[in-house]
Amino acid sequence: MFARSGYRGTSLADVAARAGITEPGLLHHFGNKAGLLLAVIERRDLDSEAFAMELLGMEPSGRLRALPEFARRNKQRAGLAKLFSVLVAESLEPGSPGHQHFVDRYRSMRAIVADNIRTAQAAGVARQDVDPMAKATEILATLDGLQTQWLLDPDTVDIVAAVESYARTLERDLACGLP
Amino acid sequence: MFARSGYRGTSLADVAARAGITEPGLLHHFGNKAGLLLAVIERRDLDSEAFAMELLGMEPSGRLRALPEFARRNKQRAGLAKLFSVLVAESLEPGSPGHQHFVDRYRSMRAIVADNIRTAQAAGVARQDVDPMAKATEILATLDGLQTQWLLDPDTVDIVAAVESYARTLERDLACGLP
DNA sequence: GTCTATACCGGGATAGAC
DNA sequence: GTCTATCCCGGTATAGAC
Repeated sequence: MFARSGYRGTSLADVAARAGITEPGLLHHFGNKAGLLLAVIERRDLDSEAFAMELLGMEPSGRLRALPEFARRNKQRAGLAKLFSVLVAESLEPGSPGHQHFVDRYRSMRAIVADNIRTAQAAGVARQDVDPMAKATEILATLDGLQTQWLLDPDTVDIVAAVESYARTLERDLACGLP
Repeated sequence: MFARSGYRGTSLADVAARAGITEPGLLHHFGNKAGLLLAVIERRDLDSEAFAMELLGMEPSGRLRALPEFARRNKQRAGLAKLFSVLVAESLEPGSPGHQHFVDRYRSMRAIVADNIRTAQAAGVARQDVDPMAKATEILATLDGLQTQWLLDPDTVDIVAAVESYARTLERDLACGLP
């Protein structure tokens, strides 16, 4: 419900009704509305961390090929994907309930992706002249942006095809151009 | 104010106070709150259309180099940039006040960028084996995503440097690899 | 075109019984 | 742990005077 209507657009009464309890019953568990939001964010993060772990367990060479699989999975969970996009936008303003959380999260995601790139460079399978942090920022940006366009207009944007296409772009972009 | 707090998070009273009039005075001009939103969106679009016109007036070869200039301009108008990000996220759900507007807008932006790529291909200055529409989707996605990361954490993400870096990526990506 | 006054609803949250 | 009842605020919008 946060994904569909945003944090502000969702009322405790709606959530309580859908959960089959009353409003005070809901507040008994989460204290207040912000507490509910944080609980929802934590649950979503569990999901994405599970994927990160899975990814780090793979061989570095296979990680790029895992991107479309990531997209396919997200497509099945459009609600969670939308939740993330909506909450990030609602958290852009400093001081909003989830702001610091998403700031930290992006810093950490950039660091993880940058590390992956450094590893690939050290192994000699990625060009030396790319700045790992800049490329990490760019990769996350593209994946986020593709997701937004897909969520906005799913009939026009095929998210799996788009991510597959971008994975090929990345392969050309990062690969050592040995003649 | 819509940029900072979103559509739902902004009250007519706040806007009226800031405008130096009363709430009914405000409604007299825009009918209702949704009318105010549409007026704001139209104003923002005027700005971005002015840029699009400027861009189309340039030689195709210079358009890629104009990207950082676009970023520099957006940096000076962080409010407008944030407005766009926030409103798009608030419009992801079909049926929301601005949904159709942003669906149409993205379709049109993708078409314009794809046309640019086709022109470059016809002129022989871009690789033939890139799908113009897929690449257009990817380019818009990256620019949007970079903007989001910058808005969320402006001290960590340098939007101008990031877009400059991406423009170089694009140049390598699109350029004909003549040996 | 702007105001005052007001209607009316829905929001989050609390008190206290069971 | 869940309920009923209630509080109080802030929201959009309208009526009607000036």
